[in-house]
Amino acid sequence: MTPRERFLALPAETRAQWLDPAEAEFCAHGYEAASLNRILATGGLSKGRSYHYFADKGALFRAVLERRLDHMGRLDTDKILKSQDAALFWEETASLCGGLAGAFQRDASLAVLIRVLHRESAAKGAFARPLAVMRDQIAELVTHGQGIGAVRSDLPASLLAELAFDLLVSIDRWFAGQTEVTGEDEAELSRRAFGLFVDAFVPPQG
Amino acid sequence: MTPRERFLALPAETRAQWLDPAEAEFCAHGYEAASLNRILATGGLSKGRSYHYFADKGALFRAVLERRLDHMGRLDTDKILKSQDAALFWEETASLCGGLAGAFQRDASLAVLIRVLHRESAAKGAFARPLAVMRDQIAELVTHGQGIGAVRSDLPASLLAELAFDLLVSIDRWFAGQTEVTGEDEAELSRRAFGLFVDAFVPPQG
DNA sequence: GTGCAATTTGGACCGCTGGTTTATCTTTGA
DNA sequence: TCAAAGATAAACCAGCGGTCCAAATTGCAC
Repeated sequence: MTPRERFLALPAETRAQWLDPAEAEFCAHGYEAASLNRILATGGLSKGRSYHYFADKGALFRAVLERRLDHMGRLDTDKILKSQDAALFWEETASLCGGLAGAFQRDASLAVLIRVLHRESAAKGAFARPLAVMRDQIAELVTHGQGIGAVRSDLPASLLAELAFDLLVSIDRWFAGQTEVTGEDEAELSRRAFGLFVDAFVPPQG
Repeated sequence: MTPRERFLALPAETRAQWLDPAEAEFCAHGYEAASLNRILATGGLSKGRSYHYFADKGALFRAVLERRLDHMGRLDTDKILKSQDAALFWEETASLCGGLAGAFQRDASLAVLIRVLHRESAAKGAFARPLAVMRDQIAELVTHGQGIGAVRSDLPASLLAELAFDLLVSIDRWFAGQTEVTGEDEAELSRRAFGLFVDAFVPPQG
């Protein structure tokens, strides 16, 4: 039995004894600056038990993130991949982005953890595989968009995918950093920000 | 005499005894993962001397970065700020970006250090003031661009400045990660990538 | 040249980190 | 009943950035 399996076999309540203080610590300090010893002290847990359940700090971070992601539904890229014209493609893309933004607003901890994940390369290492999957998904969307003329084809899909992801993260980060935006303003602003996003990726001069 | 002044008073040759191994370490491992002890061991330097010249690890990183930046000429934003029509604005902006790209190609260590700086939040902390200055400069450029109609005005300048910076960094990172681009291809690709950058920031539907 | 004062230097030391190991306690099953 | 297996607690490790102080060196007044 691997440490991971041992942990997943525990009742949810017991798992929460680990994940709750860990999540609080990771949200408060990020990944690197989070102290494993502090998590253990907070939760009244011992180090031996910790390494019985988690191979290392990264495994604990992964467990925290996975619990949050389970709350969020899977990303539904099917509709986008089935779209056959540019208008529909961007409409469905807007819908997906809106869904993501909604999930972030509903679950502040998830948003913080995702931002930690994007900011810290060490955290990325701990979550490398799921991130690679998402990267591939985005590249798939971009390639499909290029195929139906919704996305510019003068640049390689890998570059566009990278830029799309980073641009969305940047937009998210800016909104997260704004303290005094009212609800209406924010909705209108994010609509326009998505417009900028689209402008960057539609075929030029069209 | 502050530690920093003491260090700057040293002959350049002596300073290099500190900055060379430090730069090698920071380039190889980034900021956080760089080991001060390893730098000292490599350079045959003592810890007491180190804290005599540098208040902390961040000060050493700053010194390394500043030496590199001195090799690079100051960013010349004047021409952009003097431009009075959109075409000239973007022409001058392209020229400035091209100059930056050239500096990065000429000085690989500078490029790596700048990427470390952007990637690691702790490194940003060590270089907070110069970064804030640059942020302000970009915001100034964006605001001027909005004033002459070269940049979209449907989004706040602070958001546009943030996005512009992150987008340029993303583009740089993608090119840095490509191993097998030939010279011509790269020039053409980066020209088109700058086109994407422009498309995102020019006024929409124009 | 001499002796004192100030600066410079080396390295032992500190609290802390994530991670390992070991020895004890608990449970289980024949 | 008793041994094998599993779970737990805590001592321990090397390395980290950073502090401190005593010794060595330097510079300067006489």
